[in-house]
Amino acid sequence: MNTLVVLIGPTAVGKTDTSIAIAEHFACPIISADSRQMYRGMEIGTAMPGKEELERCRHYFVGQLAPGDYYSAAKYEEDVMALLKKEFKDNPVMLMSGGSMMYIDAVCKGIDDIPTVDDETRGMILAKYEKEGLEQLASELRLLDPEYYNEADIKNPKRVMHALEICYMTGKTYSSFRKRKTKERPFNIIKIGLQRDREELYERINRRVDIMIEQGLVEEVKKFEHLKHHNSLNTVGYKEIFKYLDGEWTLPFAIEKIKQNTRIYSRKQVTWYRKDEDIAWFHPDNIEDIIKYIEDKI
RNA sequence: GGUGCCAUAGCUCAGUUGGUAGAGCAAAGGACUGAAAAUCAUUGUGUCCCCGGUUCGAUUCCUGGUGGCACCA
Repeated sequence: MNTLVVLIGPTAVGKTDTSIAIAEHFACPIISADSRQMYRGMEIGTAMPGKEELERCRHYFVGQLAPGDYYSAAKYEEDVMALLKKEFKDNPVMLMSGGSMMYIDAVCKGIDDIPTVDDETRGMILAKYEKEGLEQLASELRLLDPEYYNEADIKNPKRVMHALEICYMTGKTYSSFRKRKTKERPFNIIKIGLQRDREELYERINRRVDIMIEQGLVEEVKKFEHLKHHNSLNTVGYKEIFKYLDGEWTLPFAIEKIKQNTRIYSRKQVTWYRKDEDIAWFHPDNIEDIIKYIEDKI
């Protein structure tokens, strides 16, 4: 049976280097699972694999979207599943690597078949939220979909808005689509987690941010200033520099905030991973152990 | 040197008409099904600067000290 190796770990742990070592060993391409490296031009701020790395291994889902393009975990699931079907014919082992937890779960476990919200509905609900406020939307959700209302994170505008979007657009309840059933995949999945001591990871994060600045992060962010309202630019490393460019923050302060927000992000990733018992954990330095582990499991 | 103001959580500060304290941020844990590097929610954290006085009781009032800031010399 074909095998999908999934390489995960918090930001800055060393996934890129490890993924290339694994991909070269198995002579397979890399499927990036990073919701921000998908966007063109965000090389420095997202620590996108460099030119040399991209030449060493074929990468999918890196730098292919424009900042305003719509994308989602569900789309990612669809795209990756189609890609795997094709690639498995030549490569019995494939590698997926990245830090976007929900994208990875969408591929490994599947995501429910919920209709994609059209722009009109989306705009309508957003306007409603801005005009009437969250509480109003929440009480409307209680009427339209009491089942979801009872378990939903009612204080989270994104959750409430999305549920309402589905109710409005389909005329059915959001919960009627939300089955949360794990899909069976026609391939084996081996999950490898990379970890380091927190202190070590934080040092790497701080250092990496300093390097980004040296490489010209500020210049890179300037190119996107007119697009900063797009979600793709609501990203650690960009949102802080925007505040500097606006004159709201000094550059040193913005740099500190990037480091801090990156540390927070790494912790959120770790929180997500903790509940996934399928992950085998390694230190990135132990690449031989990782490859041996994979080969034993294939 | 003089005068005034200030000293409380890791940081910025609020507060207690005297009964040993609380916000924001940070931190740590958590949630997560079509925007996820997003978004949301939970929880602590104290010699209340030091010595003494008044008081049943002082972080709070008073004397003195130390440090900081401002103004005047």
